[in-house]
Amino acid sequence: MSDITNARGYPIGEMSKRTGVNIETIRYYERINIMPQPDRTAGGNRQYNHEQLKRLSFIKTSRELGFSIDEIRALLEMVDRQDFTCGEVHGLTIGHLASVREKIKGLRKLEKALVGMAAECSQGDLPDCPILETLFEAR
Amino acid sequence: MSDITNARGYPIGEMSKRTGVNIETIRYYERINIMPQPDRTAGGNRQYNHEQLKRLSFIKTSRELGFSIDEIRALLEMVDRQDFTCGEVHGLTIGHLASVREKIKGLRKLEKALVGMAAECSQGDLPDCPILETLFEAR
DNA sequence: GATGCGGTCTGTAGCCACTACAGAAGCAAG
DNA sequence: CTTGCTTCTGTAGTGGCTACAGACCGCATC
Repeated sequence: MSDITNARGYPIGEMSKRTGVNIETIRYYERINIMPQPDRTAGGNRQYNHEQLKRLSFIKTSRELGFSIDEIRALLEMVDRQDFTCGEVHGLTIGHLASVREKIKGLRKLEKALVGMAAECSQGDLPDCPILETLFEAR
Repeated sequence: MSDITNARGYPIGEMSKRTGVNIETIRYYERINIMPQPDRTAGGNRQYNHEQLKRLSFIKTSRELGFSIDEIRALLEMVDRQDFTCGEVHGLTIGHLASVREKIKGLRKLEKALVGMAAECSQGDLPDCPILETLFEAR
């Protein structure tokens, strides 16, 4: 009886508050088919259920871990079809981990270069800057 | 006399080869006003001079160091107006360095989380995966 | 002078993952 | 019934390019 309140489901703003995903982004996820089309009220407003809330949380968590939409799509498809193995999921994760490590490596190089450049700079008032000279160096 | 050959300047393909910047990207840089409109041949093809080659190299190097187009625009404006001080340039560089370090920090966190998740996974053939469980965890 | 071929031209659309509107309509409380 | 917040659809913008299509340039060769 009092279940009815819950059975009505969550409007999109509630979903947004609970997951931290922007309302427009939730609709975007629906458009690109990683979120299903939810029920609608008589007036046409979206009504989500608990499973859909969990799915959105999954997407949010995965995005925060840097998985691309396509990677998430792959994960969700496995889940939806129930035909994944733990090994497959592990593989996807390890692949993503490798790309994260690549990015870190690249940024560390940048960091070094920037530190080197900044260290040579007197920070003075004169319009004569070793940083600009480095940037202008011939390649 | 024999200078005339050089005075003709570089066509866009030559600029691309010398700097490693894609032809379409060079035109894009012109459109967004960080590269000037070069001379044209009678037929309408772009002809760049040596100064413009140096400018494009500057942009390329800066992009490789992760500076945003807007940051590069700021650097180039200082250079163009000749009214920069070394301190200003230093400031811009340090600001950029800070954002690079932020990114590295974020990625390290991701790396840790991914390693943790992957370590708990048996990689087995069973459709029961701790990675997915983690991703599905309530927030 | 015709031909061929590669370089270049403009303009437009696509990429990723959102974000930001405009203008209309739904919905709940007083 | 009004008020005021939420939600609706559809479209366009973000950054920093990249990828075409279809036409034209420019130089070498015959």
